[in-house]
Amino acid sequence: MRILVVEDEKKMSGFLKKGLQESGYNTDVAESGSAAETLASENVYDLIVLDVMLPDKNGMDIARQLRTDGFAGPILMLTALSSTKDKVHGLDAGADDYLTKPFSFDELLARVRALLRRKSESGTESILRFSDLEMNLVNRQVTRSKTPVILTPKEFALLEYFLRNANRPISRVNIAEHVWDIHFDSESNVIDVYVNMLRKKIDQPFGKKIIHTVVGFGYVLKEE
Amino acid sequence: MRILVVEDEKKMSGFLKKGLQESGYNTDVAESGSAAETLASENVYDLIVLDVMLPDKNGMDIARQLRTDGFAGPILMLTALSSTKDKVHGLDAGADDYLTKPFSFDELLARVRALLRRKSESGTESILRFSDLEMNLVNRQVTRSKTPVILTPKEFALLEYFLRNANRPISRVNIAEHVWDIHFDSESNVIDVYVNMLRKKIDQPFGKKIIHTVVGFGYVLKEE
DNA sequence: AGAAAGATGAAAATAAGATTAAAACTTTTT
DNA sequence: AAAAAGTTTTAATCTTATTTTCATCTTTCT
Repeated sequence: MRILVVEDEKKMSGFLKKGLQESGYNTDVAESGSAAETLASENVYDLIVLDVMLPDKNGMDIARQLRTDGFAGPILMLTALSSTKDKVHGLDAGADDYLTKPFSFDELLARVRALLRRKSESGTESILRFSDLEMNLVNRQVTRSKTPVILTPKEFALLEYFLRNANRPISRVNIAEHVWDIHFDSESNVIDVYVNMLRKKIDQPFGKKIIHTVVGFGYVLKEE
Repeated sequence: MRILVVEDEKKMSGFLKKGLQESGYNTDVAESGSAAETLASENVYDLIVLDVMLPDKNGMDIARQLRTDGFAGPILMLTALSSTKDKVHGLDAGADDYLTKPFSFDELLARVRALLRRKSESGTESILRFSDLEMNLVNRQVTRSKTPVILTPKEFALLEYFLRNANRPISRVNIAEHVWDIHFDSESNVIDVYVNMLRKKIDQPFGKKIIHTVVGFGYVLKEE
């Protein structure tokens, strides 16, 4: 999952970036409206967090611009005071939700999750499940048949991608793009190495394999 | 049993009044510090629930005033964020226990019961426990396997947050928000430093580690 | 059987966290 | 009001964990 944060205050953007990354979102920051437009044209974002107060343009205009540029995903707007006018205008301009400053990070995360969920309509809440495997996105806990499994950040991100695409074969290129964020041929076998590590942690100790190889293509998460 | 709720926000006071009455407590509401003093001089309350954020006076002063006016019963203070300063000052000012907003009504009720019980039998207090670690919120004493541990206010607040989230990994951003009350990126490693100090005080001397690192995320309080 | 694709183990590179000491604040004491 | 003591924060350095690369072994497919 890739998120663009449009925010000029360094402290705030850094905070959001750090927090969103802790929660497993690949996060970019744009410090101005124009920078946001450039980034959005170069990358595919799943969600945009947009501050209405920006130096060059105002947030409403940016939201509108992003929409006409073809960004169809959810926009979460950060408004300064809880001015109803702002909210209404923001929603008119194409925002999907808004949050009033100051807010707690938990609040923001809840909104982000809700918006992403609404779009994809897939994952329940903050817990992904497959067979006897559970992944709690909020506190990063993973269990297989109730037994906790300790994963590193990359392993976690990879498994999350598997879970979001359960029963659907996923290609190496796809994994490279979504989990590693590399958009070119890398000549590397990191993915294979990581799949191997995941298998050691979530398959081998439990007997039942759920990560299967699709030769010539990639992998699938499925039963048997 | 008669309870006085001192709270200016109508929604909150209404909620508390309704809930406490459902639990069998005769409840009055004062919307300001002065109203509280008047009511307290006219009636005998068994307990006072006091919000620190009030329009006319601050909660600490009211608590002090109530005490000098002769109110000897328990005072349960509601603090906005878990600012340690507030807690300490509140307890100094004569409060018997505090609760951090937002809280669940059950939590409040539990505290109310505990405070009223304590008065009658002078027994139970609010204590957080994990493994052989005990934290007494009221007199701010911490022990590990019966051995007292001296903590500074920040250390105490951090450990309290750990205890309230035992067995659940907590992220750095979460700790920053709930313990330091900072909602922006600080580029600082205070949290790491404090975790280190806590470890030196509550883990190292006792051999058994309970504060564990979750790389790329934060920390967990758990056994092993 | 031979070639291509994938699995595995271990070393090298990099990133994240732990630790220390000193500076900057706060609070308490004189 | 100044000094002292204690607490919190910063910053530099050391340690450990994670990520990536690379060489080798195993499986799959023709």
